[in-house]
Formats: sequence, C-alpha cells, structure tokens
Amino acid sequence: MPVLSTEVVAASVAAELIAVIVAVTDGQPRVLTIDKGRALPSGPFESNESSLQASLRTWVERQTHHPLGYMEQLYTFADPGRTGGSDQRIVSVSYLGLTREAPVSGDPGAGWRDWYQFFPWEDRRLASRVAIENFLPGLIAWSEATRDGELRRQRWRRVAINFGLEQERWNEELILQRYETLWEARLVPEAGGMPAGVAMAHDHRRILATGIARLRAKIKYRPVVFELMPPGFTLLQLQRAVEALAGNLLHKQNFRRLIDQQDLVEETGDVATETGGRPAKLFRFRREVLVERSVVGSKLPLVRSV
Amino acid sequence: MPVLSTEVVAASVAAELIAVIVAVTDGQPRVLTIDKGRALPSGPFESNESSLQASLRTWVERQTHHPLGYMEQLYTFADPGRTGGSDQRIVSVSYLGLTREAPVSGDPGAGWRDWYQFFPWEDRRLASRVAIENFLPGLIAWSEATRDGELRRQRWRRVAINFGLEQERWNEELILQRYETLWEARLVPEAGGMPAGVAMAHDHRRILATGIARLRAKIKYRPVVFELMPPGFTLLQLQRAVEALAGNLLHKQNFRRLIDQQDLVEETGDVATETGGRPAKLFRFRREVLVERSVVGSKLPLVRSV
DNA sequence: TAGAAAATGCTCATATAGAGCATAATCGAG
DNA sequence: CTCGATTATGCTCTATATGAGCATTTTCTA
Repeated sequence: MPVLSTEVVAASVAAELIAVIVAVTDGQPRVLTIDKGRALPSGPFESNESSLQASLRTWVERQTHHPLGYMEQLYTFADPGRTGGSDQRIVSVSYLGLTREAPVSGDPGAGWRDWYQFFPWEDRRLASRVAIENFLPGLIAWSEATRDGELRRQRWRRVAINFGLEQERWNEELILQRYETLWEARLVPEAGGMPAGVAMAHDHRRILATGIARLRAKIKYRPVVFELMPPGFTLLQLQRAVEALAGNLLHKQNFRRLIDQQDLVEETGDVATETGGRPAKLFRFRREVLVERSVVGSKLPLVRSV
Repeated sequence: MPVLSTEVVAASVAAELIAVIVAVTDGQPRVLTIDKGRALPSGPFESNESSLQASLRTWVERQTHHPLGYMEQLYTFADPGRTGGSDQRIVSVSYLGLTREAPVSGDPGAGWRDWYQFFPWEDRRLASRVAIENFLPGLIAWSEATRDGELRRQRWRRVAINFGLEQERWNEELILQRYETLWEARLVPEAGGMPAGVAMAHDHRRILATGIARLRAKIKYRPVVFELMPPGFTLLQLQRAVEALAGNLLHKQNFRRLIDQQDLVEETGDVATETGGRPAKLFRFRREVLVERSVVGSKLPLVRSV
C-alpha cells in the first residue's frame, strides 16, 4: 500500500448521488422513491455542476414543486459488492433533504411512500404500533444460535439495547443498529429472511435508515421540522409531525411549553376551526431564528410516551 | 440534467482519502500532518481494499505504532477548483481518527502539529489564550464594508454569534463557521489576507476545522477521549485532555462528579506521585462500557470557564 | 344540552448543571 | 520541622430543564 502523501494519487471510481427526500403528510413521514418504492432516487455526480448538492437540489425542486428547505450530506458508501461498468468501484454520496409532498412528475415509477413500510417496528405511536413480538422469537433464536457462551451473552445484550428489552428503554435513534441486527439474524428479506418490512434495492434501506436516524437526532436540537410544515399550522399539527418522525407520542403540554419558550413560532392571527374541538391558533415559523441562532441549537422535546 | 433513476448512471471521478488523525500529548491537541505541516495525510481510495476505512486504519497504525482507537467518516468534499490528471473531478472522503502520539516513521515531512497553530483563536484556555482583539478590527471592517444596511446588520450578527460578542456566549463548536467568516473577511492567508493561523494546502484547513468541530461535539456525549489517553491516567490528566480538545477550562469538581457518576473509569490501585501535590489515583477506562452502552451516550461536561 | 375533542394554564417532583466552600495529602523551601 | 504551594477529594446550594399530571376553557356534534 502506498504511503499517504501530498502528490495527487487518487483512484478512478464511479460516483453517484443518492437522495433521501423526506416529507410529512397528514401526520405520516414520507420518503421519495423511484421504481415503485424499491429504490431511492439516485443519479450521477455531475462534473459540470458547481457542487454535489446543487444538482440534487435542482432536481428535487423540479420534481416536488417545493423548495428543499433543508439539505445535508448523510454518508458516503462504497459498497464492496458493487462495481460500475468498467469494473470501477462505485462510491455513493448520500444526502438528506426536507421538503413538502407534492405529486411527482416525470418518472412513472417515482412516488412518495410512508417510510414505516420499510421499518414497521420503528413506529411506536400507539395508534399504529407494530408489535416487536412479531420477530422477537427470531431474535432470541439468533442470539442463542451459537455454542460460544460469551457471544450468546453479547448478542442478547445487543438485542436488549437495540429493542429496549429488559431494563433498557427504547432508543429511537438506533434505527440503523436495529436494522443491522435484524439483518444479521436474517429477519429481513434482503438477507433472505422472512419479510420484516418492504425490501429495497442494493443497500438503499441502510441508507434510508441512516437518514431517519440523522433526522431523529437532528430534530432534538435544530428547528428543522418547520421545513416539513405548511406556512401556517397549529401546534398540534407541529407536534404530530415531530411524532411522525420520532415514531412516538409526546406530552402535549410539555411540547407546547418548549415551543414557546424558544420563540420559534409566532401567531398568524388566524385560527383553524376544523380541528374538531376548540379552534387552534395558527402559527408560522419565525424564519429569523435561523439567522439569529445560526447553528445554535433549539431543542424539541422527545418524551418517551404519552 | 438527467432524471435521477435506478439505472447505474455514475460519473467517473478521482477519489482520494483524507485523514484527520488526532492525539493529545502533554495537554496539547495534536494532528498528524505531512509536507512539514502544510497538508493532511491523504492517499488514493484503493479499489482492492475491502473498505474505505480499512486502508486508512492500516496506514495509520503502521505510522503511529498505536491502534486507531476510534474512527469515523467526516465529510465528502468535491472541491470545484481541483481536477485530477485526466481532468476528472476529485472527490475527497475525509475521516477522523483518534490515537496516541508516537514518532512517525517513513515520510520525512510527516509529523505531529499542535492543532491550535492552525486555529489560534480556538484555544480559550487562559494559559494560552489568544486575543480575538487581534482580528476584531478586521471583522468590523468587513461587516461594514457594504452599502447594504441589511447586509451590514446580518454580517455583524454573524460575527457576534461566531465569536461570542455582545450577549452571545462563545460556542466552541462553531470552528468551521469562524474559519469561514475569517475567510470571507480575507483574514486568513488562504484567502490572501493577513496571516491568522498557519495555512494549509487546498481545503485542508477546512477539513481540519470540520474534524475539530466533530470531535468537540462528540466528546460531549460519547466516551471517545479515552482513545487519546494512556492505559493509566489521573482524573486531572483526563480533564486536561478534554480541555485541550474543547479549548476551554472546566470546573474540576463537576468534571470528576460526572466521570464517576457514569462509571466510565475504575481505579488501577496505583497512584501518580509526580503531580506536585497530593498524589492522584490512577484510573483506567472501563472498556466494557462500549459494549454495555453501545451507542447510548455518556456525557462529558463542557463548562464555560473555571 | 350533554359529551367529545382540543386548546391552554398551572403545579409538582426529580434530575442535571454551574459554582463555590472546605478539608486532606503531599512536596519543597527555609 | 514547619509553612506554603499544589493538587486531590468531599459536599452543599441554587437555578434550570424535564417528565407527568390536574384542571379549565372553547367549540362542534349528536
């Protein structure tokens, strides 16, 4: 192996972009897919574009008719199993983007999907909660399928941490860890196991898991949910959006306390009357806070349950 | 621009790896450089290696004679200004690695540098504190060098947030933002300005800034400092290491409280007598916590000052 | 007119973080 | 041997943040 040095010694590889574009519609988190939900949108890294992000942004905005309110790089993968045309290694640079849902134009296989169809166990909102018990037997079987006692112990510990068993509490950020544990236990279709969640091409479900994890972490300290909201919204709608992303329910009063303690929103003056109960005031995001606070965090609450 | 789709449409680019390898020696944060401190170690992405990280890890361990305790991907850059031999775009995948310092072998230009020589303003430990006042006039001049009143206000606001002026408190994670502000204000040599900190080749100083920022954020919720410590250490040495990374001093008693509340360390039974005062107990990192807590955080304190 | 469904206002207990006081060991200088 | 300097270590106090729950208010619908 050559010593790392200053001379430009860069190998020729094939580079592609992969996008995790997220929206929240009617309290459901959605992700933009192609090929009838089997893959994430991807495309070549364009040498003539000014930056990696620029082409992605342009493309998404054309597809969704909404500006991409927020965008960040996720991770760069080099799946060892895949090679491009001329036997080149493929390097995939993935991005996470937030926008609002609109009918997609162009590609007939493209469309929005509820992201929990790919990770049913990640939705812990009571209404739609999927029992972990479904694949718990499989996990137990996997953790016990070894003669090595120490390894058995480690595997079970890992299952407990990932899925909130024993004394552990459910950690909503371990999406990738849970998916990989299920993979190792051959409980996902990609690994040839029983269908736990809808499969995707290549490692796209891992990339999506990475995106969800990043977003769940991000909403706790940055005001990014607002990029998913319409211009005016009620506090309950806002809460439902956070809950959709986080995959669990929040304490309403505490949620509201946090929101107005931080001056993130201001009243529009209107009220929403179609709420079923007492009409709710409509709010808008104070975009100024993005400048005011720059990178300084704004915490949003993520409580464990109702 | 082609629609993003499932067919493999990946452009051919030149890929390189860039490493930010960090150590802490005698209470100073250090970074591995080549070319007499002018660049970060870099090398080709090797198609035959099993993964991006593998070759980097092997290389660093050979150079430093220490295992790379921790490693994570930082960011992928595609500097629009640079192209490889056949006019290909260069994609740089950067990694952050933690290890301990040892004399480097091989490349004569390679060696460890105090990272604050590249970012003097980031060191706020009283002992070596560099006055921001040095370039404050430059920042003021920049923020006022426009007729647009709104832009002037925004620029000044940005300076205040980045450098902790007016009511803002210094945010130690804004390393990249500060560097970029100084760049825009032409106060760094790369941008043709007065020498504020030692320059590096290409965008390496930006990459280093990204690494420092990531590390400063990480030490707050993951027990990564221990990868920089010798097998046995005193609590003060541990604190000095955290302070070196964070760039500011911590409240000693609170630091110790947090450390032992979390069962991160255990006594070795020995004491260090060369401390000058009362001998300190030696501790070792309880490596088990990495398994026990998996990804679950362990907070380390970052107080604003003594 | 009675629920039902939300919105809102308040209180309380606990945990955590920032700060500071006080005491205990040890070494070196005089 | 004693004083001072230096570091280790134990404890307390306060402010704030967080998790939880009670109580009211407003509106719509059956």
